[in-house]
Amino acid sequence: MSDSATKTKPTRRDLLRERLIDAAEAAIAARGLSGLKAREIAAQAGCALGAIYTAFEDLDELILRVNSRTLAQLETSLATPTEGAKKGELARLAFAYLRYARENEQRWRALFEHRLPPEKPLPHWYAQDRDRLFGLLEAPLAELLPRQESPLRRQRARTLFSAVHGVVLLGLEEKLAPTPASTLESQLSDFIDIVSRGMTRGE
Amino acid sequence: MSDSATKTKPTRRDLLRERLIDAAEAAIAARGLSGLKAREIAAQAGCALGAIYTAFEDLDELILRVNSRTLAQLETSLATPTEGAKKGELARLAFAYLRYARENEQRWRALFEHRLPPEKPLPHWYAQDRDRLFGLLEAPLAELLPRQESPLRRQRARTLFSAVHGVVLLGLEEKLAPTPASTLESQLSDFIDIVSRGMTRGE
DNA sequence: TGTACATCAGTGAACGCGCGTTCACTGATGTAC
DNA sequence: TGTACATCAGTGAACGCGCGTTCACTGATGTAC
Repeated sequence: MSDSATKTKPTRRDLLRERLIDAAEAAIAARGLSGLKAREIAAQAGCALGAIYTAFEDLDELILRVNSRTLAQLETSLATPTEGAKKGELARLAFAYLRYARENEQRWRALFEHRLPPEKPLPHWYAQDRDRLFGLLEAPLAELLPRQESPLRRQRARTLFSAVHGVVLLGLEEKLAPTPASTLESQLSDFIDIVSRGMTRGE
Repeated sequence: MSDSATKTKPTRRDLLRERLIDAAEAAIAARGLSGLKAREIAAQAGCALGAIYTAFEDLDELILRVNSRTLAQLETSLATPTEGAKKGELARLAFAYLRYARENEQRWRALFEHRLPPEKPLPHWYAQDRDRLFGLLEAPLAELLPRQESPLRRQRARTLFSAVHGVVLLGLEEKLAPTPASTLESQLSDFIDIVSRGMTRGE
């Protein structure tokens, strides 16, 4: 009865769910999305295998819960101003993204690797988390694309995110060529310069 | 004894290999990389399950053979001039890439989804195929970055490819938001405009 | 051209493992009196 | 406060399936004479 008033009391069930998400998060961080195993999660969370299915629909839901946390973490990382403010806001965001991806590679990968079976729709709560993150990315475009062009601004935020994501993804994966850390940074820097010039120069 | 002289005669083994690659290619195109099954390939190629392992080291090698073909196909698609020459060479390449990805989605995905176990090195012949493709992409940057800056040109070619890849990837996947075909095209077009402006405007 | 034998490509049943999900059951929690 | 009972969260053995790879064998091919 200590904390019954303000915060809604966490159910036994809620606690189990949390332990399971913690366990799944740790497993993904350690061994990647494909290293996630129901038995291991249960063991780590200190419950029976079947308990997973009393707390979640299936593993997909559990993964989405982990990914939701990752989105929140990423959001925080992107929102936190960096000490060495180099160039513009765009550069800051791009490098913060690279940094997050590097330091949380498996968790970050899981965000993109996980795919729901086509018949299952993406839950609303997850779509909301995702969209909230992108709201944040639109801000730096505001002065270039005034309020009236809001839909274009949203679209361009996604475009630029995708482009930066591509550079980071293929750079870390070394799918195109061996890419040392410094090369990737210079690629990203070069890229941001080009894009910044291209955007400030009027249509 | 009809074609013994000029072309090196295709061995029984070579024919088996070809049939297996054909079968694997068809399976990937139809059901994606994760839909590739040894038994299905053997059945389709009209041989026993074990025959796969007389022709290839393992499935990974077979997949790389398919991916090698895909790279060659992609190279052809990118090298072929488009009828409606809209803007610059960069735009042409980007849209050709989008087109290839759309029309051969599973094959194209396999190129990036497949990962070798970390202890196995990427075969040289595959790295060569890959690098040959990128040689092609450097050409349009030649006038902007003269011969002396060749290493920077190579790096920038990879950067721009990665960026375009990101836009296409997340656009087709609809990972960020529902993205109708026309939106993706306008994103790509917008992006190419920005980058073109940013690159022609001097350092 | 015909026969005997060696080689080896190709066979496919069996191995070995992994793994998500279910369901009949149990034991802890909470309610009623 | 104490007892009897109902509920249901949590259990874990078992199910059901999938699948890459191996290996003892076989039958076709080619060679020698």
